Amino acid sequence: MSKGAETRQVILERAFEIASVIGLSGVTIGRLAEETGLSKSGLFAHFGSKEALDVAIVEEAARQFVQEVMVPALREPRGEPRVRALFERWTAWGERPGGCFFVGAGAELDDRPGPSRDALVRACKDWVDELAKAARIAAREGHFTASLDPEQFAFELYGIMLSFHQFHRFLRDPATRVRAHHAFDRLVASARASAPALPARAR
Amino acid sequence: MSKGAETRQVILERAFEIASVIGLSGVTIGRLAEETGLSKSGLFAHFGSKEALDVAIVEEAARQFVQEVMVPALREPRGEPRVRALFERWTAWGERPGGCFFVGAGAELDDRPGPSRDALVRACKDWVDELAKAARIAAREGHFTASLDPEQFAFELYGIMLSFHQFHRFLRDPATRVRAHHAFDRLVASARASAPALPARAR
DNA sequence: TGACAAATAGCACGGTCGTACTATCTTGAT
DNA sequence: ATCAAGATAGTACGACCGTGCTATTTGTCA
Repeated sequence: MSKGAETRQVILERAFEIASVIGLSGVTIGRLAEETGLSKSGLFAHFGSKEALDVAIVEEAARQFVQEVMVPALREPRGEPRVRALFERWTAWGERPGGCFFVGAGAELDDRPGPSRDALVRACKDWVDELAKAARIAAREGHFTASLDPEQFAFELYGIMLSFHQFHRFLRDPATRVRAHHAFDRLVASARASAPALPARAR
Repeated sequence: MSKGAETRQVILERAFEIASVIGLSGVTIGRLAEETGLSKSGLFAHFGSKEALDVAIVEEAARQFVQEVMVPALREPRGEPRVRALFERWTAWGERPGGCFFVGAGAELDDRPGPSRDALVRACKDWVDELAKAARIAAREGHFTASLDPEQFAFELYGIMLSFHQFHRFLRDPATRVRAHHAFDRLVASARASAPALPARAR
């Protein structure tokens, strides 16, 4: 790796840490330069614009997420174990300092169109697809019911993860971990059941 | 209402709108002054500091939330209908321009201690408590199983709401509304069941 | 090792931020 | 109608933002 690419990587790792804690807009050129020991202009030259820096941070986040969550989980056996591993890895990722980068950045960018939002949406969609795919495989393997709606499963699993994040990082509820695991077990149990367990809607 | 309190209210309503869309830190004194037709200093005098303005915005958000979500839902009959009304009102609230203020602000402030974070946490906890209380009442009324854990119910319901927000506002998934309602129906159905439907954990 | 390219620093600019301080206008009670 | 109190405007300040331009240092390869 050339010298330039090397420092660029160092910059991005630090930028990702900061962005996880105080958000993407909290990553300022001046501050980042100070923390990496570079000059403002020296650092700036690596990216050319703040927008490009933001995109690079999102890509760095996606890279780390794949490496620390997806890859290890996909090494687990197909089916329910893999689904469980995805969940476990995700909650561990969400307990890093600053919490899950994507949760924070998602809230920050949801109304700000642009390349960084696009990159972030792409990463999140990939993640949702991965969850749905794992559920689909679990159904095919016979761990989950064949009538399972994998996208619906992913939607609800995502909700548990977001709730985990909210209660853990924001409300600082000490019961959060137990609650999240309980919710996950309930979700998996209902996915196992052969009947979809959806009686006629009340009212 | 005196003149001062009147303009203060006008300011806060506009500030709340902006904060819902671009976040609390997106509400700048200059911009807010421009949009309300006041001078920077004239506006500033109403609050004394940015921090105090932030707190006031959070309180305004809580006020509107109570008025538009809580109060109407609490007029519904006790039990499941009220739980359902809380959910319906909340999703409607989350479809306002900018989405749910509390979701955005929560992600923004989760690592920034201070009075605004405190105010926000208080409002969110009140909301969670309200959800749990409604579930507890539904159990007492016989709509839900007596063995229901109301706090767990609130945790999972909150997750559905957060997932709704994420898929709707950020990922712009057109199936979101259906997914959220489906998830809600499943949650309510399992709360109705007499058995807790929680088999021994796999693995 | 010398030369060319890449990487980094220095400096300046216009803009916006939050916040003082002071002056002017409005309101409301007497 | 008066006059203090309250509400609003004017202006200025230092800090930091992103970004351009020009040196200077450092790395790389013939």
